[in-house]
Amino acid sequence: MQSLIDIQKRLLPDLLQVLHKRYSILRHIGFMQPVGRRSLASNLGYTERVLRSEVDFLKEQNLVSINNIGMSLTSEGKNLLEDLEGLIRELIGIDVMELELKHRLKIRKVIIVPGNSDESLMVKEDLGKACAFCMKKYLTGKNIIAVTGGSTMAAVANVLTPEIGKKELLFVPARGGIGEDVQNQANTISSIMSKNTKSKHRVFYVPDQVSNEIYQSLIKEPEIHEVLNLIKSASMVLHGIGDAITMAERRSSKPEIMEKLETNAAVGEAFGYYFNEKGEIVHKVLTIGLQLEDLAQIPNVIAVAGGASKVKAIKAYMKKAPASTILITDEGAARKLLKG
Amino acid sequence: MQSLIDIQKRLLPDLLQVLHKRYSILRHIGFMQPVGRRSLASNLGYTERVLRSEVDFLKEQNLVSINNIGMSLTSEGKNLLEDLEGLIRELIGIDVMELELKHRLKIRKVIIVPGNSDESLMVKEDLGKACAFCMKKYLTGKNIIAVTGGSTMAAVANVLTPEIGKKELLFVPARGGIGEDVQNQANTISSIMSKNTKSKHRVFYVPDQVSNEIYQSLIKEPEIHEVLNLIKSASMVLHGIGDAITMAERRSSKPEIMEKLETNAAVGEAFGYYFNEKGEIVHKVLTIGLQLEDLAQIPNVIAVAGGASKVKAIKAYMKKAPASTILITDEGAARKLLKG
DNA sequence: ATGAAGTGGGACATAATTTGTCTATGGTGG
DNA sequence: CCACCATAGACAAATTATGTCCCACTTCAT
Repeated sequence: MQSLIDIQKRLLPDLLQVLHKRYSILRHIGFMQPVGRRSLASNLGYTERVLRSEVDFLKEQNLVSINNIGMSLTSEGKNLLEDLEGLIRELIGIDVMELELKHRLKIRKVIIVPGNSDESLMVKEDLGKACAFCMKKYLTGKNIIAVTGGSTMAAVANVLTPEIGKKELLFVPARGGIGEDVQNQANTISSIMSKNTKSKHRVFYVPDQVSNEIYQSLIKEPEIHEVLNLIKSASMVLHGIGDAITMAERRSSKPEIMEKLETNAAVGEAFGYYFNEKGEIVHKVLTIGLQLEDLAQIPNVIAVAGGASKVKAIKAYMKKAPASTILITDEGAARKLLKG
Repeated sequence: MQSLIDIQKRLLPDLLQVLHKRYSILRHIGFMQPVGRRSLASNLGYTERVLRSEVDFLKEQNLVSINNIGMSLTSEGKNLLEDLEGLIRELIGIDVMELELKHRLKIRKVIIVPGNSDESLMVKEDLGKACAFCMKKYLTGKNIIAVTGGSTMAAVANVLTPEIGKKELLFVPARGGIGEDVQNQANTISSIMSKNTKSKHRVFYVPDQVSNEIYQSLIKEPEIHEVLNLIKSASMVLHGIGDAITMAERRSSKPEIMEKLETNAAVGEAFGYYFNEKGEIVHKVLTIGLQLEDLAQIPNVIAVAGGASKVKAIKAYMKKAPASTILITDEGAARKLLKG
């Protein structure tokens, strides 16, 4: 298979580019259909005319149909697209990258999705789908799933289906309210997840930063105590990884904290922990819930983070990540990770 | 693997055309090297400039080398060319055509060689090679091989190698001298074949058309009698198929015969038998040797004929051909055969 | 030796294609 | 009904491909 491509590449060096171009057009049409030429063009970053030539070609091939409401895939196009998915993965060499990254990061598994989620929303959705697929694979019997917040986790939540919920699931937020806007909060996300999988969830709302005193009294609240126990006994953790500064800003952290992060050169964030490039913890949001050291006890830890912009963060966090971690990322991030 | 090619056919038909073009250029260079741009261009039917662009590209890719004596394949180019053969076969869908033709013509096997021997001498040589390969496959132990004349059979003779002659072979002309110029006569060809395979052959020269009287006396000649017996006990027959009119002219047949062929709409010729489109025998050159009805007794009958121009002839003859026939033809003929 | 015939490479006007951009026209949904 | 988004058409500008010569050189047969 690879040899076949290699042979062709000698005689048609731009083969892969063209294939990829047409594939991505098909994919976008499939995703956005019915869609107009202009919006598709701007979405793909092609000029209108170029896209038009390609679309004309695809129409010629009976892969897309065009009517006055926009372009859609024909059923042929749909089938072809499905066949293409696997092919493109192989062509890009994703399998190879996955293995290589797994070894370099010294974690359990790496799953890479084609594309770059910085550039396309679709890819973020694909990250979510990959995560859902992965969850399904590792969930057995009863499960408690602890989740964190963030836009990536929100994307995961959106693509979960009742099929995954066939097993008995209970979603809980991994940690007390870690800032952020409501829709990306862990509480919200775990509730969406439970809704989409038709399973249960628990809310866990505690003030962002607590003094030791309050902490002690909170912990004695039976409700909170119970949820805390659930969290610590989770069989799966889903979490995102963020860029340190971006996260701090999103949480509207105080100036002194921002300064601390800057002087300590924090680059990555996960669970409210901030890391520098060496993977050292330079700051930690004080809150109740899952602590970094608890992770080692949890059988399945799935980290989802994509986009070339998150590379530094991913790299930093991965130095401390437990070996049981499964990283789900995208091609854009993976390539950059492998370069460094 | 098949899926890859199918997908490419759908998504990159234009590129595959280019692939094919470049392949044929490589192939021709390999065949004619060292060769100049002009002669290659006229050979391939491209204009000089077009060929030049392609050659520049191939040079860029380090597949051909250019010096003042002409263009040649580099060793890389040579390797690639070999790898390409199989790919191109699949791309053109030759395997499919072979099966389809086999069923339609109701014969034992069809082997198709890429290209059109009307247009390129190379393809005729390839026909020969395919025939040689096929012979090797079906020859076992001692063999008597009866061969006919014609330029196609001459091409076969030229590419036979001693390797095939490892088995014990004896070449004999299938029929008495059936006209034609000396170098394409059955006698000449069987002698070349024996030379190239380092094996034996028998000559068999008898006047073209004999009266019954002479026939009877000839048959009593021990020499001729012996050869006749050899022919009838042959384990393999190699023969060409020709266009009726062309063959008649080449044999400088008498006007009354030409007329007979025309009024009876003869289109094909094999072994000195002329057929109309329905496969009916409309004329027969009277000569000693293998008769059409003897063919059924011979285990391996290999018919070699290529070129779109021979399609009618092939189609006509195949209506009468024994079921044990193996047809070796080229893409040009095969496509046209499948159309009708 | 010499000339014919072959070679690659340079040059250039012209044809063909690709590309960017704008307009016309017509459904669709609020 | 109107604003909006859709496709298709059109067309000039830019780019690329193509056809055609010519030149200098080598080779090879005469």
